[in-house]
Amino acid sequence: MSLDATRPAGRPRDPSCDTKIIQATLALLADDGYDGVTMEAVAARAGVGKATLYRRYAGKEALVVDALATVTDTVARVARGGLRDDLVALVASTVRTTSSPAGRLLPRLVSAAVDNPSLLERYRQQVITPRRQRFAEVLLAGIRSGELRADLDVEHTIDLLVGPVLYRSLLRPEVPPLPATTAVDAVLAGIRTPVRA
Amino acid sequence: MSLDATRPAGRPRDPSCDTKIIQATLALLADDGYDGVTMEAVAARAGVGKATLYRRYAGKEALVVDALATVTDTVARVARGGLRDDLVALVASTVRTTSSPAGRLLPRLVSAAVDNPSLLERYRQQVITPRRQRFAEVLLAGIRSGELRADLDVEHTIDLLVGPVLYRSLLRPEVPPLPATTAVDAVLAGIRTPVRA
DNA sequence: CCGCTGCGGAACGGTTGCGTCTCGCAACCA
DNA sequence: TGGTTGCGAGACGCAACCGTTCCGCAGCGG
Repeated sequence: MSLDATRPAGRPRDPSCDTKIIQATLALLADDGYDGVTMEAVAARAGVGKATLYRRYAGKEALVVDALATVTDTVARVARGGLRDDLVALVASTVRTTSSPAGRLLPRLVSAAVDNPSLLERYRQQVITPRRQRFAEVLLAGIRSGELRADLDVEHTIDLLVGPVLYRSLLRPEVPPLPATTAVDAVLAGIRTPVRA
Repeated sequence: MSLDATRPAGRPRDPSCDTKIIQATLALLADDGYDGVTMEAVAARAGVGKATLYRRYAGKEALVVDALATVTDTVARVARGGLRDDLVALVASTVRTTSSPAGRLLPRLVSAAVDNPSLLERYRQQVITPRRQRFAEVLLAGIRSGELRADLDVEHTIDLLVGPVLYRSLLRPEVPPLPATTAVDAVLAGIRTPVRA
């Protein structure tokens, strides 16, 4: 009879090729940047023929976007140890991510996003947004418990916590990462001399 | 007699070529990134022959480094209006810089710095360090006046003030820049509910 | 005047990446 | 078994860029 709709005729595609291609793409993106992701280099690094690439992707951009969609960032669930401890854990996790494979993509995407916002957008969906969601949960809990100002702007506060860490990672790679406790305590307590000691 | 030591024989170099080359290089770097800076494109954009480029620079890297050395960031001198006002003025100036010609180089340099730290280093000398110096002066004055904690780590605090602003600029270009007053007030006062209202 | 050097323009050979195509073989279905 | 598709490998023509080198002319000193 006719072919199964989900099972076209002929030799099926080798699924291991897909993962090899994706891994090679991400590695090249981290190592050499977006312009370093060439179809030839991807094929060579994946041990795959160029025809196999073009059988799956229309071109470089489609390939990179698809590869980024597979990047996942496993944010260790916070142990609910109190507001400060939770925030320190999240910030420390962010610091750790900067040196992870996913984090090494970040500086490359910062530049690539100027020309092609869809790349950063995809990364945001996969990595940034979930992480910010965790921050938002902790901050909202802090507001509900009364530990944080009721009028706190959560999005701004997340930027205040995460921004300094990533700023150091991207623009001051020569200095050690900002300690998570320093960043959290400064934002919690402020830098002004307390009214009451 | 022999030639003047400062005046070699032959037709002198046209100084206007130097500026045209530098401007074309910076424009290409901002528009197309480091890989977009090709000697052919620079020559075309500057209206100059390639030989003129190679007469002045050994290659692309030397050209870009030299071009970055001419970038200057005119930080408006702070009017000494009190600690908070001074910090707000500096942060606002940083926000403004992100959309200036100098600031548009930043995302490109973030990526280029992974492979070639000397590029970011040069930019740091020209733009980042002078700006941080201004911040340090204001913060130190605040410590001396007693407004800020005596044990404040100035470098960390600068990161706390500048980091969120640049983080937004680089990674969240779709949202408006963080208002300077928000960033400054949060760092000054902290986000925790005040002990005394 | 001559000799030097800078200039724009353009060509050179070599390299690299693109996207397509063609092999010969492998895997799957009927 | 034959038909169909996937596979690695590699060649193709095309284009871009590299760094160098030539040209003919322009400006400057002697």
